[in-house]
Amino acid sequence: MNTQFKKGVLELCVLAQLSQGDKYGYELTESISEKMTLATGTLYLILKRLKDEGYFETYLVESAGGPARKYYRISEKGRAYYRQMRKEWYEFIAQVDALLKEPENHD
Amino acid sequence: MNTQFKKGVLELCVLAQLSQGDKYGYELTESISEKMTLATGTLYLILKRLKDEGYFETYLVESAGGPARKYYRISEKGRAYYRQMRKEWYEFIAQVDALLKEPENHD
DNA sequence: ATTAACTATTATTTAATACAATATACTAAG
DNA sequence: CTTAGTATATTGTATTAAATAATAGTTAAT
Repeated sequence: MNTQFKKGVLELCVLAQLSQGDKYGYELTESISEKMTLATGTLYLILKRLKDEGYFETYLVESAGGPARKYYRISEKGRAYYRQMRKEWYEFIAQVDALLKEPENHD
Repeated sequence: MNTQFKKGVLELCVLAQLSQGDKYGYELTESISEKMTLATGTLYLILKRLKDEGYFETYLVESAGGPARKYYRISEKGRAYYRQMRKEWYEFIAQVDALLKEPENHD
């Protein structure tokens, strides 16, 4: 799949997933991987960045079959950022649509 | 606007515009700028790259009020690439939608 | 012991856009 | 004539996010 399309959008997807409830990094990688190809280490940098900016808090929970899971919980600031970013996303794809669907653009 | 969202998509927009008829670089910048913010020099590198890959041919036409305009004409290869890329784009945004709209994701 | 599955982290590379400067041609204003 | 402004193309550098790939720790199974 087109790697470039994901720029900025993975961040949006992470925010969306965490707005639905706390998740740990590996779990996020798995759930987003169901919808698009995703390299294993990719999400951790996004998570770190968003946490550093105050959009998430984290806590550790012991795991039965591996190292402790680091859960991410979205903050109010994170929710506001998510709403804003989601709005921008939908506006953006509408504009792209307008460019792709201009007249004479048969097929 | 979110710069990252444009990654890969500007290329798609250029292909879409040229699939509707020949245009010169400045003209493309103007028409795409109507839908999204776009720095002045940005498109030229995209145009050069796509031309180098055989998706466009170019020709010069004298201009009344400035340097000669370099027109870009899409090739058959370019049209095929455009169809493929447009397909990937719509599949991609559908997958993103699926992630944003999963249950419990109220607002 | 070894392997495999689960989980986290991080250094390096790659690719596309933003930014900003340069250059050219022409027109209009002073 | 000179200067400013608009139209047009080109290119070097900076920024940023994802891919790649390597490292490492924990537990269970062979």
